[in-house]
Amino acid sequence: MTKTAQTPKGSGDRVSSSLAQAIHEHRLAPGTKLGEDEVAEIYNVSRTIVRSAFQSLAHIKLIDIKRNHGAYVAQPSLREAREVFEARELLEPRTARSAAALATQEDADSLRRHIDEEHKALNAGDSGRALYLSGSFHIEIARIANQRTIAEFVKTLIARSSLIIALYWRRESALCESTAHHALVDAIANNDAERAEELMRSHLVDLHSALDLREKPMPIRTLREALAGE
Amino acid sequence: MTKTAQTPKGSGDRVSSSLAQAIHEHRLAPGTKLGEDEVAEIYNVSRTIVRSAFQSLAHIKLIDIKRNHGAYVAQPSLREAREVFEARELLEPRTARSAAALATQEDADSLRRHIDEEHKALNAGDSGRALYLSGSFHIEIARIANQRTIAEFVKTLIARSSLIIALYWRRESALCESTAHHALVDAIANNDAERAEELMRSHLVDLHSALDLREKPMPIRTLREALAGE
DNA sequence: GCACACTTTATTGTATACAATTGCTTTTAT
DNA sequence: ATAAAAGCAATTGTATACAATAAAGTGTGC
Repeated sequence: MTKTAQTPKGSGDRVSSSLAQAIHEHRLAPGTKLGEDEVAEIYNVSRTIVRSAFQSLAHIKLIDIKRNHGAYVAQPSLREAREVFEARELLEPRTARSAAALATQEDADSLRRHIDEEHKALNAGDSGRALYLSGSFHIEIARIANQRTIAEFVKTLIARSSLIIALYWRRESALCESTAHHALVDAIANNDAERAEELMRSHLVDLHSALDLREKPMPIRTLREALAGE
Repeated sequence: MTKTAQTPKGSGDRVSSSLAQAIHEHRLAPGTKLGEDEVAEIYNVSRTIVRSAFQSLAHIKLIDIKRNHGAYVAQPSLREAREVFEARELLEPRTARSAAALATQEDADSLRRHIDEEHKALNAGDSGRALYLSGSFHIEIARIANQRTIAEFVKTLIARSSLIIALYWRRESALCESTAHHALVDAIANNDAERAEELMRSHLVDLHSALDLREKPMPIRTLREALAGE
């Protein structure tokens, strides 16, 4: 009755999450074409499953399905990038506040474990995985806030953020400075809602400003795309 | 190039939107089982299409797909209902503010047309359609706000609101009082962002309080369900 | 008569086969 | 030689066939 296994575990979920994680960790670059047969062969499933997975990924905007043309890892536009971060700045501070108000010792420990993992990945030179874990840190906060609906939104926003970072990150700026995450955990552990909210807000603003959302209107991949227009 | 036809128009979208509208208009009650063959026959398509449509509807929580059991029109729990309205109260006032800041004459006209349609449906006794239009009024505001990402969230929240209203509406309270919508349009037409935000907030609070979110933990449909537990 | 086990049936999950659309290559005519 | 058009190859969209799972109905034993 009190089982946490709320997951029905669909079958195509395996390929779906695997692809999602690959995108998250920047192993699949924006614009990469995902052929159905190709993916089907890799995972040893039929195209039926792959299509189902693609549909899920398309819904959270991780890939673009162009009818009769195929699925491509999404390339969020500048506008989309701005919108995603504006949405995050609207939702997540509130989420952090609720999380701080509700957090138990166990929750705080869970967050600290996340940060540790992040450190380890970073020290191991696996910046892709570090980025992924950095995202799941935010998702964990939303989970603690006990607002599943908003948490779901945050989840998709963070997934898209990963693509945005892949496209628009200014490499000169430090992105994964975990000081912000540390401070956030402390505030949450102390049930300091006000401070958690403010820390999250400033953290997101920092993240937002570490992106270059001015120029580079479209990362061109092929000549064809350059001439076809968006 | 400047085409607004952003819609790829998938094929199963027809059945998906048709089902969505039926749920929206309360022609399909929460808990109703949707058999794949049954739906496939109705729309003269294969189960492949139906499954694809079901997946879309499940993603926006309009239906629940229980593995190996089938698809059912969702029955939002009390908790879910609260969460949905809390999310709306977080997102929509901000959306209304942006909409008011950006609205053109054309936008205002569009909103007024929506209200007119709503009135007509109500006078024609088609309360289901009136409810549907009432929802699309909110979506239209999100569209005007020019925040597609948030608009998408609002869209799903409103779809779920329709189910919530079906389950928890206190019939004694007036729901579709369009005075609120009228005032909102006026504020938006006058580009009064502050007022639009506040009107939206109070409108949502009114809506929220027109629901009975205290008792009635589970609307029982069959004896079996009553005994099986959630 | 009741309970338990087995069989049967209906429904969903997955794979494959077929149809349609797209982009590319080749051919042909100017 | 170039450009247009027709055919070709490849990929996606859809339908159908098969497999697996779960529910329900049936029969037997106590």
